[in-house]
Amino acid sequence: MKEPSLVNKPQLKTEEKKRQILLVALQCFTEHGTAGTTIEMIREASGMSVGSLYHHFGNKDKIAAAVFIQGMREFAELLNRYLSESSNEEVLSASTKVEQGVKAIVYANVDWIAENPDWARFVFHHRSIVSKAGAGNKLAGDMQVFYQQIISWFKPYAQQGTLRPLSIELLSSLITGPCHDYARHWLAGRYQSPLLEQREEFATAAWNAVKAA
Amino acid sequence: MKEPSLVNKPQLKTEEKKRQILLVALQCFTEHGTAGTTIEMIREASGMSVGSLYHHFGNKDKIAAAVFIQGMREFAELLNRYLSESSNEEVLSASTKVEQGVKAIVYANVDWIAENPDWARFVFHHRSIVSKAGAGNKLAGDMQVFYQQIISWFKPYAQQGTLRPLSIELLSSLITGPCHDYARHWLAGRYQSPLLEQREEFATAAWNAVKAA
DNA sequence: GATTATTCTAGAATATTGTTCTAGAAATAA
DNA sequence: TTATTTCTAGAACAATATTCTAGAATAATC
Repeated sequence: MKEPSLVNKPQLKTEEKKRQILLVALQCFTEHGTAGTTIEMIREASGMSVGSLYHHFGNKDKIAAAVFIQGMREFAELLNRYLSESSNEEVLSASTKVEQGVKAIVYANVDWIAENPDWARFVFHHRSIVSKAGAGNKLAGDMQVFYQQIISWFKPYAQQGTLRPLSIELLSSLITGPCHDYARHWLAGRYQSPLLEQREEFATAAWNAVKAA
Repeated sequence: MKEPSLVNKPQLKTEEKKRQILLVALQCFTEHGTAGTTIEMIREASGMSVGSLYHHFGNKDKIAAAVFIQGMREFAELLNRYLSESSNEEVLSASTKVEQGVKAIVYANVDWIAENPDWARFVFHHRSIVSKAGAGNKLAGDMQVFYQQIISWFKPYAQQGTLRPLSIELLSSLITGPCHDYARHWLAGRYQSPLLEQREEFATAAWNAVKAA
């Protein structure tokens, strides 16, 4: 086997094709459930051959893991955007800044879920498939970076007493917990009204839950 | 086929055996994941035959669905106990009563999850398997009753202004969201410290989130 | 208590689905 | 061009889920 060329130029066509396959796979998973979709379904819907699918992904679990990772990446991108926008305005007080940061997290979640229900549903239900598929390390790395960004965003504020002195884990659950819980029901079709209706409610609830008294 | 006798006397031995099978199945699911456990594993671990398993449950999905339902039943029992205990003391003001009710819900959740992590993990991740398995109707009925109980517990207080005027869905997510979110991470082994450490934190957070200002 | 109907158990037979393998086509690098 | 690697294809194979048939155990009926 030859060393990969230093100028890392992956076959773009191929990468694009893989992205397409992941989209198709997501559709299948959404429609038939993860256990319910067969390789044959993905093969047919994507127009690929079994050999190609296994060449690119390894096995069924790894297809699912790749779908998960792709979904997380897209969400992480949006979240980062929202977070950096929220801290753009220089004139604000520290307290107002954290408030906007906390709310940005909620907004990013609500907006992304409302815009990408299929991705969201999948991501909610398959966090564990990644470790099962063995792709854990790669993701762990990515997510580590991702979480680290958020943590470092908050750290200064937490230290200066604008936030209640709670562990980052607890803060995280207080901020996103209600909105995720509601979203799970909404995604399962149990609620009728649009998710976005509750955007502000979740944002203010999050802020009230974590702001210093 | 003969009509089932009016004196509904199911074979108790059989029911007990089925319960045992569900326990064994839960262990398998916990250890190897739902997709990863085979009928053969359940057969071997339970000492039954394939034929018996299919006779009692129908197929693999329905085994999983039965495990889910069993888990929910046990939790519902605990929740009811906590809720009725919380409203026992006659001397309290309406406001204190709701507060205790809200907190009872959180306590029931935290305690049950901490005591039954395997059941909890399974229940969290398999709400959808029930509808896929077609056992939806039976459960839907049970759960409907279950939710109705909680709703009727709260209704009077919601009306008299002790709680913020929010939809029952929103109230529910504000109360249990943070604790469920945290528990998911905890159950996945991502957090070290005992879940029970956060019991009060989640209870007061829940109450603060829903109490009238 | 004998007979009849029903439910339960067992495991072989079958069907479905996941995964591997081999050979060749397409793309890329030398 | 030639060599090397990556990709595609689908048949072969393996693992697993499900069905089926026959008989054992249990319960109902007389």
